[in-house]
Amino acid sequence: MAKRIRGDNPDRAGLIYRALRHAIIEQALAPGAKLPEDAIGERFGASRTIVRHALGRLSAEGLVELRRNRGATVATPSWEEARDTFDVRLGLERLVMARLAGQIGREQIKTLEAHVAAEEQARGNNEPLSIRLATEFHILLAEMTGSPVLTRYVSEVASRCGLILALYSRPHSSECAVSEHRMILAALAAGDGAKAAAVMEEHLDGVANRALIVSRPSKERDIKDILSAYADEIAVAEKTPARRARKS
Amino acid sequence: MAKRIRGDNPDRAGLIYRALRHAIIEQALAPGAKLPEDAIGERFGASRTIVRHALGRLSAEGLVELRRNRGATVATPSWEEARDTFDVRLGLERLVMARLAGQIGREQIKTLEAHVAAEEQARGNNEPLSIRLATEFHILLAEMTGSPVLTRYVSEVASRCGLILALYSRPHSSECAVSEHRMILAALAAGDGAKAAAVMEEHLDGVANRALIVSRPSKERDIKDILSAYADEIAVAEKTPARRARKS
DNA sequence: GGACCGCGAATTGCATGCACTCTGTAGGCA
DNA sequence: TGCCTACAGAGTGCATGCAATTCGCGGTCC
Repeated sequence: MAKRIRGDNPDRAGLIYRALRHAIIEQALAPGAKLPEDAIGERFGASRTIVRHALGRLSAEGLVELRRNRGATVATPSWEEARDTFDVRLGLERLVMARLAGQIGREQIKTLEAHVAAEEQARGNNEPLSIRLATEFHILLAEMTGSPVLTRYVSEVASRCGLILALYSRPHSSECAVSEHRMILAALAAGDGAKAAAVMEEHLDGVANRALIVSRPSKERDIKDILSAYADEIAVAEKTPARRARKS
Repeated sequence: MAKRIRGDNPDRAGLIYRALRHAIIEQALAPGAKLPEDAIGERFGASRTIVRHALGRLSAEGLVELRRNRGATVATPSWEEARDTFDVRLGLERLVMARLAGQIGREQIKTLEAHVAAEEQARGNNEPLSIRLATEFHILLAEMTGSPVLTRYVSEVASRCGLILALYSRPHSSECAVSEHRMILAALAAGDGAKAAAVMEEHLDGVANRALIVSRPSKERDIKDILSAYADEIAVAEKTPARRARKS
């Protein structure tokens, strides 16, 4: 490993946390991907202790699943969880808009405009970056409310939504996001809080619908549903693991 | 230590986490109290590793402050943070009310009534329990939305509010909370979502005001403000630690 | 020929030890 | 006498080793 004297780098756990987080949001790590402590630790020159800490934080935010003795994987939210996340997100972002309504400053508008410009530029060129910037636009808005709590929550649900899009939406579905971001920004700059909120609502609804409604009956859920319909015909070994179903 | 064979207890970290959490909410651990890994680990028969994990989770939720090489203490939110927390809480609980409005069931109403009865009974007799139950009433409401995300967030801000009350309010200020809980419950049972939301708003505003407005200019903040007014008279050693101010 | 069982590799769960940082205190120097 | 420094105690930061669990795989029994 990188042989650094103790205390060289003051927060490696946070570093790894951020790295994994970005990788997940940018969909470089697909939902369901395994995250072995050893491998990650080796890659970042840290011991498992520290990696475990980072994974713990990610798990608390719902970005990774942490099953006992089975290791960590990138989370694969169920359809209900996905719906729920989008729903809460809508509520939170409404709060953001309400707070920002009258009191957003010139400087802040400029920062946001610069961000949207960056989004525009990344679109098409750099798909992963584009996805991350779209997420970060919302986080930036939350930060401007000056509320750390709100910022944290928006940041969490927005990240989770990135994950969900990777699972349930087809690629390139974030195409029109930039223009919607522009509209929100315009409404805010004009001081029209109500309109900003309305546009935001439409924006999030749009993203959610494009993602969720399209491909609801897919993969795992289908299997489970189908099987549950046959459950009473089988009516055996309800809770035992499959491989030992008939044991003893 | 309790000499249990490895793997006996499947989640001691979570256990310690809950224990500390309850202790903080019930104000058995006052804001600012030190939380040494050694002592806690010894008390629960676990090693520092596991205690550290629990403290990490608490820190992520804002119940504990974790300063590098200086150990963990029960958080002491600033006045601004307190205000912010209450503000976000109001927004979140409005979401809860909106969701619960039309679709709360008989069974759920009964559960809530039982809870309020327990609150009533604890009032006066068992102050710490009473405080915790009041917090848990709100968490229970959030759970009934069926949204894990919303539940988690409400649970966090509500806990933090418990902490804040310990810091900024005078004792016994939660006296009328029970009756307000009853009113919310009545409105919900009647299916009147709008009224429930209004009562909830009043309730939270009431709690916040009783706590925050009373003792705004107190203790630490005052000291800082006063000193900052004298800062330019001193105008020396701005950023260096005091004890080495004149070194080398 | 097919299903069950037990073994081993891989991987996590946790305790412990050593290194490092911080703080309080006593001693030395001007 | 007053200030700085050096030291020591306490307590955290992290790596590592060992125990435990899980899962895949080949052998064995029916």
